[in-house]
Amino acid sequence: MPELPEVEVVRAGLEPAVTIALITGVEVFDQRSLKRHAPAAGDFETLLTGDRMLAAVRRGKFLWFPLSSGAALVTHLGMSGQVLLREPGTAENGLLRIRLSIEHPRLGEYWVNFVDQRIFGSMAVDTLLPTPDARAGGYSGPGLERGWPPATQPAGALAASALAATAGPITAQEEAPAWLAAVPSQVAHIARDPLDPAFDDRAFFAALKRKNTGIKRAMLDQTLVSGIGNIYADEALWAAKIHYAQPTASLSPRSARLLLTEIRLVLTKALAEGGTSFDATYVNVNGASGYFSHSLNVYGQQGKPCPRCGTLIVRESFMNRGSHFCPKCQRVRN
DNA sequence: CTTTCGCCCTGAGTGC
DNA sequence: TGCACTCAGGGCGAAA
Repeated sequence: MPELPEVEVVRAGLEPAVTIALITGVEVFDQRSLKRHAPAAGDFETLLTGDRMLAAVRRGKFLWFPLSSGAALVTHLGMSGQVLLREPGTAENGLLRIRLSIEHPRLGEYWVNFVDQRIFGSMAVDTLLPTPDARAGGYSGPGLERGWPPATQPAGALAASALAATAGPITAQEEAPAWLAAVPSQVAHIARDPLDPAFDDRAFFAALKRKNTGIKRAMLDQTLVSGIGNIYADEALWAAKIHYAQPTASLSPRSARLLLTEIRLVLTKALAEGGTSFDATYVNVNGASGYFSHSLNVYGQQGKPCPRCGTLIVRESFMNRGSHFCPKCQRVRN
């Protein structure tokens, strides 16, 4: 279920601990979690062991960790994935699929545990390709040309102390690292997300005009715009008063602009709340914990009154998932 | 080419 | 109490 805000909470939590951390060991407990790792790239464990992670980067729901070898460790949480930072020796449950042992020059030794109940997520070592527009491939934390400032900073003693241990913002005099304007090959087809400063609003609107499909399908199409999942799609559509099946080509410029604004708003709000629910006690970088379920207006609210007009929220089956909407506020227009 | 469908996967929840 | 069944949905390959 993690969407952009939840994945960003994970990224931000991992960033201090993995930046400049040496991978001293790799254990794969379930090969199915390597389904996105191309065997031709080489043995997963061998490729990683002895390598150093340089940063934590995110585009949409994809996470990757550029390596000193020039490759990148790509991580997708799927539906139920978590990346947990643990003290070595900590017991984990049976859903542990992959473990990296890492050694940070300041913070010491840690385990990076990839836990995934349903195995929709994965890890893979992949090559980095330059971005066509030479802009940053994704968001990798605050700093010049590294992306946009996050809504909140992760709290927690480890995170706070680690910030001082990581490299500072890139200054204009410094040369950008090679991994900055690059993206893993398996993420190259994924569009930039709506919070990416390099996201092209006009190109997005133009694509909506060209498409022959419903607006929610388009919102969930990660090659068009990334980071949006079922929950925030429903929330943004409700906020913009648009029906999920409204044909994209029929959206007025005004509606399309409003929708993009509401998408950004709902993601930003979730990001802020996810940041505040950051669990600092054991630096649990937990994709599920960041959800702001108390703030949901329509998702999972079927049978309850619409917060805007009081009409009962309806849930319809759509694309093998649920679509939640207000039948009065959100009607298909022509 | 574009668009849609069906599969992957398993713990939690439900009904009998 | 136990068991069969349904549900959740991100991404991708196949089908239409």
